Amino acid sequence: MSSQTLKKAGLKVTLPRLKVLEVMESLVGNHVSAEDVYKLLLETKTDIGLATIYRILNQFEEVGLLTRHHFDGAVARFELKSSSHHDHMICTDSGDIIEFNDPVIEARQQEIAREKGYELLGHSLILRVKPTERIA
Amino acid sequence: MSSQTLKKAGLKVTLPRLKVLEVMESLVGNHVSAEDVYKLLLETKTDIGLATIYRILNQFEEVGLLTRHHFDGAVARFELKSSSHHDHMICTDSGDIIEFNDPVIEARQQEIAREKGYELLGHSLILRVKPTERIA
DNA sequence: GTCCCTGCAAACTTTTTGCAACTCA
DNA sequence: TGAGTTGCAAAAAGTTTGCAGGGAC
Repeated sequence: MSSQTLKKAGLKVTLPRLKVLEVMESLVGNHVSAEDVYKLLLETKTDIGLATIYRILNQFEEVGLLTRHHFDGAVARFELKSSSHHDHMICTDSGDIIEFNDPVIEARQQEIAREKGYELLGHSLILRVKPTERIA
Repeated sequence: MSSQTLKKAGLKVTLPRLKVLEVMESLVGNHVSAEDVYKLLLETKTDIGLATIYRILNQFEEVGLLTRHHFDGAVARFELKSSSHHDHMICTDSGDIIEFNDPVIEARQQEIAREKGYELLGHSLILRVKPTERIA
């Protein structure tokens, strides 16, 4: 039940928050913008103000329910925080986003930070790719 | 001479472009926003419109003269493209940006893309770090 | 009943664009 | 001269905020 998730996160259970959480749960593996969430909810005849969606997404991020990405730089995209960490690969042809996780890279990042006298708090890794040419 | 750089890049040599290029050259290793460039030029009594700076920075990026970064997601920051590729580490305490290059990570990225059937076009890697606690 | 939440509209920030005037080659 | 460039102001795009009314507990 989504309302349990909200309570555990210390957020009052309200209809808008429940609806936004439901949409995000139904989109695991996707990366949506505030506008996307707004439109998806409208399709369900749930008219929640865009400003409210922004507020809710920010709150969800604050309590660690979801992750914010800046794949391009313009719009922010959100994704429900899953148990397993991963990075992203974006296909410049199709716009597809492929998730991956590489222990070697994760380990090196820790070492690099340590070598420079820092502690690693987090990171953002995005690969821009295109499908391999399959000879004509 | 900066005008040679512009000509080689196929850009007409104009005063605004020369001035922007000079500022960027004097800031190698820094990462500045369009607004930063605008203000730096004003300090030199060179009043170039902010819109023009945006246009020039975009053109410079198109011809490969500089790289655009989205460290936070809000403002875009630019850096003259140096001969050596590197990634960035941002200190959340001081805002300092440390550059680094790691062959192991670079190699793994290539492999990951290949494994998934893609060709690596580019990447963006940003580590968020804080200084290691030195016991009180 | 109280405090937090939501909706709306307006404000804000960063970046782009239309158009007339200007400049480089 | 004439195509490309600049400046200004207005427009876009994405996000935040103030405030009055509404909802959760």
